[in-house]
Amino acid sequence: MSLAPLRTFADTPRIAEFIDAAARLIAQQGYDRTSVRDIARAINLSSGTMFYHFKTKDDLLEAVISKGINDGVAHLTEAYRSAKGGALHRFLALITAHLGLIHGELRHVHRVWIREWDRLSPDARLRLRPQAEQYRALLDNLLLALTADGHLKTDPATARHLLLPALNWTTAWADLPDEASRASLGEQICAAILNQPVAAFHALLRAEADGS
Amino acid sequence: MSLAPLRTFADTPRIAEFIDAAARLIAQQGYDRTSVRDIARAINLSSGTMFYHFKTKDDLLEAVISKGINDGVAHLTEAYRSAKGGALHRFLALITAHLGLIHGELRHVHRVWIREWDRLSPDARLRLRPQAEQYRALLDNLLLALTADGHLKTDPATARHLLLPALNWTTAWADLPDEASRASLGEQICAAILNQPVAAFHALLRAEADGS
DNA sequence: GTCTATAGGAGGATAGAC
DNA sequence: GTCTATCCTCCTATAGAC
Repeated sequence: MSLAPLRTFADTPRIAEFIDAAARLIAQQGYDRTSVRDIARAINLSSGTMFYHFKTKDDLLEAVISKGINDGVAHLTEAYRSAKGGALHRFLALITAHLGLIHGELRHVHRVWIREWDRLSPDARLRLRPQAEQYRALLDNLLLALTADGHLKTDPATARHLLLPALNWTTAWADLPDEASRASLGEQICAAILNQPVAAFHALLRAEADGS
Repeated sequence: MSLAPLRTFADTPRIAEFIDAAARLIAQQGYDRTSVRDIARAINLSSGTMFYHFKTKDDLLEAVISKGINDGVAHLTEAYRSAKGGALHRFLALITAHLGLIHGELRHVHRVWIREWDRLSPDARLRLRPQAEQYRALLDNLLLALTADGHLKTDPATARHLLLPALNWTTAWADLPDEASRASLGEQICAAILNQPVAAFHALLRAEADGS
């Protein structure tokens, strides 16, 4: 059975501009406080123009969140795919990539996804949920591998329920402008999930590298 | 140096009614989508009446969040104070109480606090922040005790950064209508923070009880 | 495709009667 | 204290010119 092709939404450069401007403003102010006029003005267009490209303001929100999900899954899949080494190394790479997603260039679309998800219509949520689930599956694979290697002793599903909200909430207390600061916090978080001091986590990484 | 007395906001029964109705509606729909007319109608009053009791709609939001913080801190302080046994038992009691806060009768005010905090004016945030910090201090004490007892091996601050968002996010995926279901998830989460299977966490609890 | 102009409605807040 | 009536602003969305 083949899947229907995903709607990409960014069919034209103009549409991509609207999605981008909307993501920035909605991430900052919230959906309800961001008017169509605000968004159009940000790219030097007038509000009527938006309704030529999108049927409603809600459709624009769906397009922003769809981009947030697709770009996010692509970012993490790429990090997962290209990570070298064993489960522990891939775990650290994925967590660091997730921090990069939240604090890097994709941060606006990601934030809109997280903050405004439940403002979507039920229909829109149904359309987007399968894409969002890929995100979870990636992490679950890795947590199972950590269990198999004896590093994760607790229930993987509960570990995921600790991890994802904690990562997404880092925007509230951590400023991570560069790759180095993300890698550093990534190590702290990986160590915390394994209930180890950071130094011990480093030792585990070395041991994994030597053993493989 | 003595602190100024805290504004309680619920100075009259009518004000308490407004706070209660606002909490329910805002928790459900969000602040921006909840009109003053909605809130007043919920307690069979007209919208003008709200502006007799509160200067602005924003003041009402501040009152709701202030109640969320005060009731929440009181709830957790009481749970902490009355918990029996060692650090592990008090940890479980506090986590379970937190789940009770989020899923029980105080859930509406708590949810408004978490979801609408950054819609407060900077002034209001400054006023309320000291109260919110008490919340954190309570948990930090406990995590330090767990470190002293050798159960928590990772940095306590990072453990808190895992724990609090995860607890608050449980509303998105867990339905915990009664005390038993909260106690059960509480054990899972405590075990996950210590990176132990639930059965091993039970064994640690028994060992602590026997040793004291 | 983009603009201007505007319809049509909802929102926060105020005034004054009771 | 509460109500009704209303002001004024802002919003989404549409119509029609260019």
